Amino acid sequence: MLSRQFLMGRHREDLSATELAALEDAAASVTCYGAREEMVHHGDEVTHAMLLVEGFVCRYMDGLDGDRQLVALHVPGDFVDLHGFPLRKLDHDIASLTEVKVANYPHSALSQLILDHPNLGRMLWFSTLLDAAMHREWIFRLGRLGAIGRVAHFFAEIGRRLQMVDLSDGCSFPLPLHQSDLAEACGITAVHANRVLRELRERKIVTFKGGQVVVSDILALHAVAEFDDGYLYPSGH
Amino acid sequence: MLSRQFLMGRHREDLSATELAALEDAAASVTCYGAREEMVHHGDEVTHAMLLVEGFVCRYMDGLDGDRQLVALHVPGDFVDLHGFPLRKLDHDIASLTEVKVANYPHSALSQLILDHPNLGRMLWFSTLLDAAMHREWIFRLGRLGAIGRVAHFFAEIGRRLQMVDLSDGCSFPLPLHQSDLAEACGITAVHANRVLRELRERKIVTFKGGQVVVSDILALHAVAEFDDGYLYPSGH
DNA sequence: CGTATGATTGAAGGGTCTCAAAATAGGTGG
DNA sequence: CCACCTATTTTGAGACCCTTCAATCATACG
Repeated sequence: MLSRQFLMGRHREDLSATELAALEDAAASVTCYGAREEMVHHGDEVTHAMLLVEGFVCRYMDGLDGDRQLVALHVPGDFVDLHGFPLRKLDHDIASLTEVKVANYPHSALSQLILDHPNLGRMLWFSTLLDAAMHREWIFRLGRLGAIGRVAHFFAEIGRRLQMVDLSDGCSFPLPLHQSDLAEACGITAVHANRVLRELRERKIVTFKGGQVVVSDILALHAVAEFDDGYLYPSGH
Repeated sequence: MLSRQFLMGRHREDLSATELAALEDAAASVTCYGAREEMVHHGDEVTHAMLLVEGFVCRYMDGLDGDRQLVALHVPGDFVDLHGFPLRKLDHDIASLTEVKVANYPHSALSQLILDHPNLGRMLWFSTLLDAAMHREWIFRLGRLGAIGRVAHFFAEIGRRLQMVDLSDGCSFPLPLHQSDLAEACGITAVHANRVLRELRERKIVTFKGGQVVVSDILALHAVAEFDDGYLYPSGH
């Protein structure tokens, strides 16, 4: 059941048993990557979509002086490059953060899937727009929040998303990033990320150590982050 | 020919005459809005998609203390809320900047359109992912660039997009924004936006006055902005 | 046990914000 | 056409947040 977690975050209830089976059948193979491996380079022609089954993956863009900006972080259950199906080429790079297992859905199989099950097609479209909604929230995070708010918001989002696929109990979850990765996601320097983490720790809101996030005061976290999970379209629409 | 400009930026060559006609027929009506009117409120159920025919529209999110962050700016030829078709509800607000004319595509008509013309469905999907690609570039802009780079990048993007729909000759184009709007798009204060504009003017790169942008040195503009138009997927893929 | 990598801390500088005021532009009524 | 009013742009000064550069500390690994 490769698509189990994918469906958990995406209104499984709207699909029929036939559609579920068809989606499952469309996966052609499973591939594994090591940690910190480039999986797709920008400009490459994409021929299949990867559903993340295990591990963490990020998408990023490079600046002129070699600085990176993360534009997305993917958790199990996410399609990592489904947008490459209509787009054909990607405008950014994709890399693994940890060891990773992905299920491959050839674009040809997706085309057929959508022809046979328009409802599924709409759901895949929905899935890519969920990514876009997160993009918008990241824009808000970078544009309106200070460093503390940005880090808090990042933690809040990932925590909530992991909770939707049963990888977080709401107060503690894995997040296999270095402080420098966190910095690249939040548009700050690694040094400052460290100081922000100290403050969040001292204010007894959240700790981040050894790739593990422990939230001690989720209300304070959400307040600092101005976080509301509506944009993740949790079940119940 | 309501969808003329829409098609200019989106690989019209991939569509047949039948498909073009079907798209044109799906528009049920045309609506006009005044300047600075809220068009969609976040959380509202969306029942039709609006194709922008004339004028400028922005999408934005509100922070706690009443500060706004623009997450998208739309020019003629853009679908403003096509993502509302799969999403059903929006996570953000939409407002007009100028007087605006939009063509309405009921979601029911779009559903039928996609069933009858899968190719068109793919193209509409593509269109929403183009917005997502712009979102990513905005994330990069806010995360990696300083104030000058952000403003320059914003000008560069809008200029290029207007050029794709014949509303810019490459060096001069309309941009009916206040400096405070520009600030809200770039994640800076209006005061600082003003200082940035002065510097861009003094460095003889670009001027912005009375809702009109005049680019005097496009190479310098693109250099300051670290701008590359690849993410807009200009024709030729 | 030595080495590499990531985390942590300090000090100084710069970019952006805030608050406040002045100048300019645009629109309206006399 | 001028006078007035409002909205927007422009400028200044000081404070604050974050960056930069550098050094130290901790940790994992061969």
